[in-house]
Amino acid sequence: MAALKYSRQRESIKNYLLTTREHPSADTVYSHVKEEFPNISLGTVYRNLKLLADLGEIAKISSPDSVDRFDGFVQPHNHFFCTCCRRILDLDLSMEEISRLNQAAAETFDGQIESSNTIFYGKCSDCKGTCS
Amino acid sequence: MAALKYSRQRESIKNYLLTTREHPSADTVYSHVKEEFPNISLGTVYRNLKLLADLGEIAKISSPDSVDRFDGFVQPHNHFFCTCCRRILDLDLSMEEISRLNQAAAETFDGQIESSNTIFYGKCSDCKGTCS
DNA sequence: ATAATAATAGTAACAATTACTATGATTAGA
DNA sequence: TCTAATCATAGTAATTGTTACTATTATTAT
Repeated sequence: MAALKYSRQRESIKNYLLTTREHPSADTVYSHVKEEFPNISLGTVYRNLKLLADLGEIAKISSPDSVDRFDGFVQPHNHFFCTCCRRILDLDLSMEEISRLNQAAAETFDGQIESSNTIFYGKCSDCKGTCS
Repeated sequence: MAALKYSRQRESIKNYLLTTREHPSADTVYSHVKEEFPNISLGTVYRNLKLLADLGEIAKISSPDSVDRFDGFVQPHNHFFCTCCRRILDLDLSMEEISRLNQAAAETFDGQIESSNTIFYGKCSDCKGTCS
């Protein structure tokens, strides 16, 4: 129940996530917000990321690198993981594609499907030539 | 290069993964294999899971719980994550659905898409009624 | 059998995350 | 605007999942 109380640190964390199209880890968020709040604590970053994610104001995405990443863009969309530079990029499928997929899944599955998330793998445009 | 040498522990780990349709974490693998090898080391489990995954004999899947899970079934297939009991279940889409999806993604994306993996969320058949 | 070397158990180290606590900031009410 | 209540913070310690290290053991080629 605990009433939410304003904090500049939380504001700054949320603002950073809303203005970047990267998908930073907690540690990356930490080092950016540190520029504005030089002695912010890493614990504060984690606590607020969890809080904001629970409120649905940001999204937590699990990457193949098994370090949680965060996304300020909460509209349903998908991600691309570059196996070369290991960045996560946005990739937007149409709503039709997504619901079509869920439909197809529902037909072969016994439970109740509420949503889905697809991660695509490959080389991003920057890495196409480079990398093995 | 290091030539691979047989070990009963590795055999047992692989065998367990091939005969279960669960998607166990390293720790779960550990406690099962421990029944056959009471003083197997957790490090041995991690080392062999990594080795087998690198060899492509098992698959590593990242779950929303951010603990790596392992899968002895390596044919391309997808997973369902039950938000109630937090189990991971298999869910098979047809090859057509999968390549259709990759196709659609390729059209809106600049890089080079090699594969994709979809995770579906919802309540499994056991949890449909229960759980909020 | 023996020698070479990979794999193991056990333990220590590490990295990501969470918990704890005294202090500081925000907010509602007099 | 002061005050009291309480939430949030910084700093640190603790936890958890995972990897690295090392002396010993198991496997394998000769």
